[in-house]
Amino acid sequence: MVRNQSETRPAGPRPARPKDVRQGASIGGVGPDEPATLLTVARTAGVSKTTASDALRGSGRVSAETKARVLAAAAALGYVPNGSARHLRRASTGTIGLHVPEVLTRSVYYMAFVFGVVQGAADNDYDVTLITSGRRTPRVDGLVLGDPMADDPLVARLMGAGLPTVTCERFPGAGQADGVVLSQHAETVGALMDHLSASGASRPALIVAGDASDWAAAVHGGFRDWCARHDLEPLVRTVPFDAPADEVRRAARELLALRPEIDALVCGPAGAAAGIGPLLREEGRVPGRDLLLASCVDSQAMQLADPPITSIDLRPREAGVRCAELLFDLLAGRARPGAERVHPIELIVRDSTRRA
Amino acid sequence: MVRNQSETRPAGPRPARPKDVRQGASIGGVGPDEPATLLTVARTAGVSKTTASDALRGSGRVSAETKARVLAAAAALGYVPNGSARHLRRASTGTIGLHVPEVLTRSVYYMAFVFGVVQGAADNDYDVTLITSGRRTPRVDGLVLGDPMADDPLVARLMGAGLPTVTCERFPGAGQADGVVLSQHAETVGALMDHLSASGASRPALIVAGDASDWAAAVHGGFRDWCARHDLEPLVRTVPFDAPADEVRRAARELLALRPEIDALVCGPAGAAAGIGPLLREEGRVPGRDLLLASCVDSQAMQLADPPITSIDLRPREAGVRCAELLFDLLAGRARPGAERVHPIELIVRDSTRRA
DNA sequence: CTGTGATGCCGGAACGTTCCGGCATGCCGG
DNA sequence: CCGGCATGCCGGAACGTTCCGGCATCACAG
Repeated sequence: MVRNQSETRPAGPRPARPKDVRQGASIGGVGPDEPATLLTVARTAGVSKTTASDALRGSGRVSAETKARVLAAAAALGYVPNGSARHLRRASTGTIGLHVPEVLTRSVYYMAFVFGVVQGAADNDYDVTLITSGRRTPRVDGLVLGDPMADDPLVARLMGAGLPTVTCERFPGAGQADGVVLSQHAETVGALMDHLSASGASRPALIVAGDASDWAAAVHGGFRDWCARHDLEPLVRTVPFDAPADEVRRAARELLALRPEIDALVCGPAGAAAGIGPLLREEGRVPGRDLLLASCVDSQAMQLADPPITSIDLRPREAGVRCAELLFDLLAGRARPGAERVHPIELIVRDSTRRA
Repeated sequence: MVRNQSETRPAGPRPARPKDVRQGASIGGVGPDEPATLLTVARTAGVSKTTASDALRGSGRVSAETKARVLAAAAALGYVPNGSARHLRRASTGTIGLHVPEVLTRSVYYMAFVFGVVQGAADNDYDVTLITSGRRTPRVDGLVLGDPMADDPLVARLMGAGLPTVTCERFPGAGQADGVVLSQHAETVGALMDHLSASGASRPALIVAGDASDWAAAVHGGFRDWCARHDLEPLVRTVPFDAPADEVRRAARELLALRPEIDALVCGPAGAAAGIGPLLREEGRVPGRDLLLASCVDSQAMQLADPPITSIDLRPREAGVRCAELLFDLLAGRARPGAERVHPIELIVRDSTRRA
C-alpha cells in the first residue's frame, strides 16, 4: 500500500516552492537577540566561512593577521559555536554517559563522584547524561562507569557497546575497559593495619561487602594479606554491598560478641564505622580506647563523629574528575586503550585510633 | 587585503568536485557498526523520511498501519535519533546549565542536589553541563540555579541571560526566575521550635549564616518569628555562609559560654550540629539531656551522630529532580513564567531532642 | 623560462533531522 | 458534474559547522 508519487503525478513543471523564510537566521545573527553564527563572524571579519572556522580552531592555513581579525570579530559578537552543528558534522555528541551502581545512588561517595565527573566534563566542554537501566541508552561519545559491579547486566552491556569506556576501579567481570582509574586500596588497608598495630591493636577484624566490586575485593584482599604477614587468622564478616546501616551495625555487634578479643574494627561499608561508636557506648565501652575504630571510606560523618574516625579518604570527587579526564584523553588520542591511572587515596588518622 | 577569488579566477567551467565519499553514511546505516539513521528506518519501512519522522514522533498525519510498520523497523534497527541533527534543526541544545554556589561545592547538600538535577535531566533526555565562573557560558536550553546568592556576579549574569531559568529557593536579588522551587523553611523552623519547647526547652538559640541566600534568611526569619510569638528575645549568632566547621564550633562555644541559660541550640550551617556534641562532652555535659541539639540541614552525619541529631531533611536530591522537572515543564510550555512549586521538607526528630 | 612547493585563501557538499507546503485520492454535498 | 474538505503521503530546503580539494600567488631552483 505504498504509493509512489512519481508515478501518479502528472508530467509538467513543479510549481516553485516558496523559500522557507526564517528571520535572517540563514544569514546568521542579524537580529539583536539571535546568537551570532560562524557566517556572521566571517562576514564581519571579511573572510570566508572556512577561513573563519580555521582561524577560530587553529586549523587550516590562516595568516596571523587574518586570524587576529577573525578572533576580534568573534569576541565582539560574543560568538559561541553551535555545538549541535559541530557534532552533527563530526559524527560526535559532546556528551559522555555516566553510570554508577543503582543500588547505591544515595551514597555520599557516589554523589561526590558524579559531581566530579560533571565538573571534569564541564572543564572539557562536555555534557553529562546519567545512564540507568530504565532508560534507552542514548548516543554518547564515551562512558564512565563508577565501580562497575560484576553482576550488573547494564554494566555488561555498556562494556560491550564498543564505546571508549573508563571505569573507576577494575571491572571484576570479563574484559577491561579502555581506561581504568584505580587506587591502591589493598596497600592502603595494609598501611591502616600497620597503624592500628602501632597503636597497640593485636586482634583486628574487618566488616566488608562481598567481592562484587573491585574495591571491596581489594579491601578484603589487603586485610587478608596483612593478617597472613602477621600470622593472624583473618577475622572477616561479609555483608551485602547495599546493606543498610542497621544490618552492618548488627553484624558488628554479633562479631564483637562472638570474638571479645577483637581490639580493632575496620569497617568497609561507607558510613558504617560512625554507627559503631554509640553501640560501644551502650556497652559501657569507649570508642578509640577500648576498641580502635576505622573506616575504609571517609566522609563528613567520619570527620564529625565522636571521636573523629580514622578513615581512608577516597577523594571521590577528584576520582570523578580523573575518570572524566582519562576518557577525554582517550577520545582525543592522548591516551591509548589499556591506559591505567592511579588515583591517590590517603589514610587520615583521627582520634578513633590514637590510643595514648 | 581580502582577495575575492571570483575576480581572479579564469573564466571557464569549474572541474567537477569529487564526491565526499564516506562509507555509505549519506545513505545511513548500511554498515554493520554504523548507527541507523532516519533514512535507514524510512527505507526499511518503505516510506519517505518525512513519514518515518512523523510516525516516530507522532506528528503529521500517518495511518496506524504505516506507523506500526515504521516503529517496527526502528525497533529492529535499534534506531536512536541523532540528537545533534535534531537540535540543529530545532535551534535547541538538549542541554541544561547548572550552577551552584562555588564556595560550597564540597557540601554534601549541593552534591546531592547536583545528582538530583543530573538524574531529573536524564529522565527527560536532557544533558547537563555545570556553569562556573571560570568558563565561557555554553549554549544551553535553560538554567537551574541552586540557592542563588545575592552577591554572586555569575548568578546575576545568568539571571539576565534571557534563558528559561529555575532557582531552588528565591533569588534574593532583583527579579525572580521563571520558575522557583521552594520549601517552607520558616514554617518548619517554627515546627522545630515547637518541638523543642514541647521537649522542655525554654531558652533556645540559633547559629545561622547571613541573609545572602533565601534559605538562610528564611531560617533566620522563622526563628525570630517564633521567638516573637513566645515573647522571647531571639538569641542569634551569625556566621559567614561558607564558614568552616571549626569557626561554627567556636561561635557555638562562645555563645554557650556567654549565655549559659541556653538550653537548646539550633544550627543552620550544614554539618555544624554534629560538631557540638563532642564540644559539650568536653565540658562534661550530655547532648540531648543538658542541651537539646538540632540541625537545619540533615545529612548522614546527623543520622550517625551520637546521639542522632534532630534535623530538617531538605531532601536535596529530590529538590534537584524537582528543579529540573520544572525547567522542562517551562521549556515544553507546560508551565508559565512565574511558576512556583513547593518542595516538601520534613522535620526528623531524633534522640538529640528527645528529653525524657 | 618552466616546474615545484609553500602559503593562504576559497566554495561546495556533507552530516541527520525537522518543517513546510504541495499533491493525490476519496468522500460528500449542492 | 464540480468544489471543498479530510486523509495520508511526499520532496525540498533549512539548520551551522567541518572537511575536502581547488585555485591564485609568490619564491626559488634548474
